[in-house]
Amino acid sequence: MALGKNYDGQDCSLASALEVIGERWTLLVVRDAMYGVRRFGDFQAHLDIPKAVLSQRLSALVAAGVLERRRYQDAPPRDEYVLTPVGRGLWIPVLSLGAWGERHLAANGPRRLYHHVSCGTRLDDVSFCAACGRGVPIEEIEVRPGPGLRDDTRQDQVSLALRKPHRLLTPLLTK
Amino acid sequence: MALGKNYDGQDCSLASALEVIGERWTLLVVRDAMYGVRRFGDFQAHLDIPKAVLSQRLSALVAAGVLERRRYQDAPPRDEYVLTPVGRGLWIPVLSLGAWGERHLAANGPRRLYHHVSCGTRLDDVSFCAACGRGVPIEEIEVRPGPGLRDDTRQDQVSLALRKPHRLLTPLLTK
DNA sequence: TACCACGGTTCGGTGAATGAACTAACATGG
DNA sequence: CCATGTTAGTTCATTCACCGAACCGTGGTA
Repeated sequence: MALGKNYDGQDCSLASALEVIGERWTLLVVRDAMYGVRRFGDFQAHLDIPKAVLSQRLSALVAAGVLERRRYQDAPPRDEYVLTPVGRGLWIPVLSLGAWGERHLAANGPRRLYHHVSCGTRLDDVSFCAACGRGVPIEEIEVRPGPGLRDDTRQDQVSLALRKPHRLLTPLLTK
Repeated sequence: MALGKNYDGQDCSLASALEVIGERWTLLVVRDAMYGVRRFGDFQAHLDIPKAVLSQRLSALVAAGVLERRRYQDAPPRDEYVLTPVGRGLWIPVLSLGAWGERHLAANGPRRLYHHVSCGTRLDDVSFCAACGRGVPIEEIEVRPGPGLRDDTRQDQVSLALRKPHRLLTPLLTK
């Protein structure tokens, strides 16, 4: 919890949002889900997060309605975590925050570029497609590696898969 | 620090951004600065944050180049904290995250509305003015109380001042 | 039957957040 | 000249969250 329980007084929607996604690791979990990560082990490998913390975060996000836990095989029983429409609504905050980090904190230019799949145009910081003249929802976007992306770190399967052009939300194949 | 020091491996601009603004309270401090809060005591009264934490957060934001510490009187020596251009660049993330919280977590409709000062038009979730056909920077925006704003909580001077229409970034008068 | 993969939970140690008390510099009122 | 108040912190003991390592349970696979 980002602000303790006794929080009613703040009367601020940003604070309410931070109650849900303001904890350490939480927004990175959401971003990974946007990239197509769905399985416990993949989140863990990519984020290098303690399992206990990941477990708590996934449960909290499910409870908040950001993720949905879904059985995808029965023997052995395995669940995957996928973004709900509420969770997909975090696309603009995630994108714009990443763009801010890129602009002010990155050295070698953007690490990832986002393109509108239907026309190929690169999107701006708020997911606007200049060619189509409209904001593009997360379902219509492809990530591509940018000039700032390094390939000498993070050799796990998830990171490798994410270095190829990839449509957002489509499940990652790590096998 | 949101992710520990040994963080180089993440190779992700969102994670870099969270290193700066991902800690508990930090983004709320930035938002208050956008509303025109500048003085230590005003941040503290409005956020109800332990002084030690506020002190640490302000120093960290100054070190990160998000805030600037500026002497505004000499006897007694008093400093104020104001957003730098880098800090003002966080406007869209702050706005869109608040809008997400409003839409998915608020009960009585929006608590605050943002209007373009030059034409009076209400802005959307990414600070776009439909009348002018362009994104509006934080310098040209006025906050107004919305239907979801409650006036029965938070009776401190800062909260009271923020319940009136107010141009963003202009210093708050709590006296 | 032994071993392995996956998805967790449990546990002890460490560091950060918390609230209360204290400090320091200066102003103001009597 | 002294007492009190204001502002902006710091210090400190307690509580809480994060961390990494070890362990557990279910169900394949050799």
